[in-house]
Amino acid sequence: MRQSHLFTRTRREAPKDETAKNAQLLIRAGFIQKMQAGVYSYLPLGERVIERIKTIIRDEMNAIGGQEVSLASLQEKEMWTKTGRWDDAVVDNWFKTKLKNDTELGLGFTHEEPLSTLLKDHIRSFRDLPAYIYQFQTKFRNEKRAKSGILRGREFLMKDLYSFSATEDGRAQFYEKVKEAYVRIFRKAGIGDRTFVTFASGGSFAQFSHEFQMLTDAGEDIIYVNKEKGIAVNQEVYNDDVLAQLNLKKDDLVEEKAVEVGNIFNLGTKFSEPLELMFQAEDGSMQPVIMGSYGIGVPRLMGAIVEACSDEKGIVWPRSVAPFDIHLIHVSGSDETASRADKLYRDLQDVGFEVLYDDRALVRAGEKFADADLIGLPTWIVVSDKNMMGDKVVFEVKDRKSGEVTNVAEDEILVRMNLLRNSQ
RNA sequence: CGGGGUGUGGUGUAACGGCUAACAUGCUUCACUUGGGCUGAAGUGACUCCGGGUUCGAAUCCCGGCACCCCGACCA
Repeated sequence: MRQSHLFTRTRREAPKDETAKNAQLLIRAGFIQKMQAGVYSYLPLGERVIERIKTIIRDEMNAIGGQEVSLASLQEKEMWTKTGRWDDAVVDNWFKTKLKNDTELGLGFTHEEPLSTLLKDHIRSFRDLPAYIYQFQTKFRNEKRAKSGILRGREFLMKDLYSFSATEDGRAQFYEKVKEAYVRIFRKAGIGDRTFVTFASGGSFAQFSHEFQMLTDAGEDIIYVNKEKGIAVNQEVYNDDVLAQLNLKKDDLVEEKAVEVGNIFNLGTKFSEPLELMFQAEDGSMQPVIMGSYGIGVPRLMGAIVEACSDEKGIVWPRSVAPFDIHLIHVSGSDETASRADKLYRDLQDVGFEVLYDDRALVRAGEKFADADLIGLPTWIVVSDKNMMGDKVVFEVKDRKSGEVTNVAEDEILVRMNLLRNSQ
């Protein structure tokens, strides 16, 4: 994309009503825009990051047998009454509204009820199970206090996966597969080294659930981490009994602040029973489906990545989620240089790179570099008169993270970029 | 939801109850410059969140509302 066509602008300063680092940087760089407290719109750069995160997640979900769907946001009261979750005393963060004829509706904050209800039309026998169904869908939660930029919003995109199994054993096996998939997702998203599988309270069907907690001061959870074993315990279940059970010693644990970027949960028959999602077993008996739920807040993950990956100049995107692969920066000068940059822009795209091309004619080099630092693409290629000496044409390749610069001859640039891509 | 704080051009800030609400940045135009947010000049842009009140006089004080931020509680 030509940067001259990008409608968003960068800012020197963040609006004063944003104190969270993730929102400050994302707003300054033009990725997102705040509409209200806890409500953000995604601009072209931000939407690209969201899409890249979705791709990482989608690949992993499909690899473990997930089937993607998209359920409605508007929710009928009836099925939620069956599970007891319509009541404001039970679930206090509903956004509720009404039809013109006064029929009550809610905006979905999760989708166990509608998906279970939907599946009643499709699940008859143990032969129809298991089913692993997921979606990327906007959730609405009337949080009493939205905070921390996009880490905790009132409207946000969530990947929610639900598993439907015939046996507890089958459910448990899938649970482990999701756990492994989540580890891969967070590793691919660039925060694997600081994200820990964390034991948390499990609800009515399990002693524990598992959270994926990324260490950051911006988080709102306290966890106790054993870095050697790569696991942690949430403060909510941190006690001597649990530590003994998990074979963990207090002395090996470090208290840390963290943000929950993913969560997996055993639901048992908590929803299938009241909603009567039943199947006929091999022995002819009717049994409730055994369920699990597995969530990742996509914007929260994006915000967490920014919290973890930035410096004083701006964002430093992991290659896997950056909105573009390469920031091609043309420092204005001769016409010849301009046409070299244009050609490189086309060539890079021809071999499959996503390129943000800073072709702005009236912007000085310093401002372009400052913007590029802020936007945070992992690799820059700088094209300028400085490096056009006769027939010896070189481009500067700069690594945003290390600041390291290497000069690459024109005829080697595509090879070099491919090497970079494949080393990922 | 309890507690605390803040609302001033697009953005960030300033202004004792008293001059035409100031400065920076942004944006427009001209000149100059062209590798780290140049330089100079001229412009543009604000019912000081909304509604009441006190006062000769309110951005400033008081009351009510709304919005936003922070701490706590909550997080199915």
